[in-house]
Amino acid sequence: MAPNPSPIRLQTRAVVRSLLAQTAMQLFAEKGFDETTVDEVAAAAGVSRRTLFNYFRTKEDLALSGLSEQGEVIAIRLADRPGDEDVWVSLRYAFEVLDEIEASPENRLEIVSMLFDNDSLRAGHAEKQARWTDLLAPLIEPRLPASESRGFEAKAIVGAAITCLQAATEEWLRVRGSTPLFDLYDTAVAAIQKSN
Amino acid sequence: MAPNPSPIRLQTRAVVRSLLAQTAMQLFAEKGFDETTVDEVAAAAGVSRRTLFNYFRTKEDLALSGLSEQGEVIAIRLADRPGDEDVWVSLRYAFEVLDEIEASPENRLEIVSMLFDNDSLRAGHAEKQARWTDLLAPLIEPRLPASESRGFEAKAIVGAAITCLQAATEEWLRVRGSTPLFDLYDTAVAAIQKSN
DNA sequence: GCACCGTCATGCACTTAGTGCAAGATGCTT
DNA sequence: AAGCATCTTGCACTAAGTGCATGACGGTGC
Repeated sequence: MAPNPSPIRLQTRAVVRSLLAQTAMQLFAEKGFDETTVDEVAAAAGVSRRTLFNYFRTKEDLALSGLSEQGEVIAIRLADRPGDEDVWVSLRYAFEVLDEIEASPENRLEIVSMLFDNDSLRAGHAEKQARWTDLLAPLIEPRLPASESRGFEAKAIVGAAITCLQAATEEWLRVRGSTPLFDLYDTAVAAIQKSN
Repeated sequence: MAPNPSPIRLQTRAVVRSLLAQTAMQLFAEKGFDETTVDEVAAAAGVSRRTLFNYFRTKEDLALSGLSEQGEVIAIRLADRPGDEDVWVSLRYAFEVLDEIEASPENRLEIVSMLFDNDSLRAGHAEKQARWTDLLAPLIEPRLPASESRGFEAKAIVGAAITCLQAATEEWLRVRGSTPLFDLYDTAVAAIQKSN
């Protein structure tokens, strides 16, 4: 099949992919996701429609590909945390990389708005973030006390943390960014851990 | 617009809708979601394709409409719980209605499998369940200690509980139902609340 | 019975997302 | 220069979803 996809090929491919996604996001931000056709994106990027689908499986992917990469960056950060640190603390530090990655603060609100405006986009967004679980859970599993269900518990914890991040993002959007995202995140985490 | 959608009209409409969804699920279970076209569903149900889209916005909705209803049932159950009960306990009881609602145990595995097989279906499933938050959070909000962010905290808690349910479902699917769903749910909730 | 009314079902034409295929361009390797 | 794999593109096709206009159905008032 692909024993040697060649080192340089992969790199150019990644660059092109990134450029295409950028062009797409530009248009999506200008006209909205639903109002922008794939043909328009292809034209704006100067490639054929067919080629575009060679780089992205779906139109949705054009808007959400960044999330997968973010997941990988978070995983790298998480792996750097000391092994004896509380997992919730580690996760919070790892997530905070989002504050550094994401585009300028003004654009951020705009982008998040777009992601929440469209049904399937919002669903895809949630799904992609949920898939971060698969990347992060293996990293915190070894930190949990031994148990037959440790792997599953790790997934639950990571899933809950991501949910807090999502809830925080939703609230952050609601208040139009007037409260820092990670303040909201902390509130959410505190709420679910309160023994009540 | 619709000052009087008429009482009887709404009821027949709901019945037809339910019948259509049933027919669709039948086919989806037989041939798989992707391999079944909307035209086939329409034909099997004895209506035109156009009519089908009159009852369901998308093909996805045909498979996921049940989830919205489940959310409403859960909300009703939750409203019945005593007001001074621990919110996590209340939520668990409310969720347990799923064990009563859902189809025969054999079919359940099959249906859940189908929902997790397809990307957009899995995403839609997660989204619909996440929307349960909007129904359930207002019910538990008054039980939380007063605070400016109580509404948001309620959403975080409900969101986390739903995430535990989703994680449990995923694990339940992985082990092919060999462990009861709510045993897994309890493990997940315990994991995220452990102070570590 | 008959004309009037809103609602619903349907057919038709159309746009858009996404796929399979085959031909041609590109660029590296020997 | 020839050979090779990969990338791009056009073309034809399937399927989801929408807008519109027409006609069927069912009840109301006369």
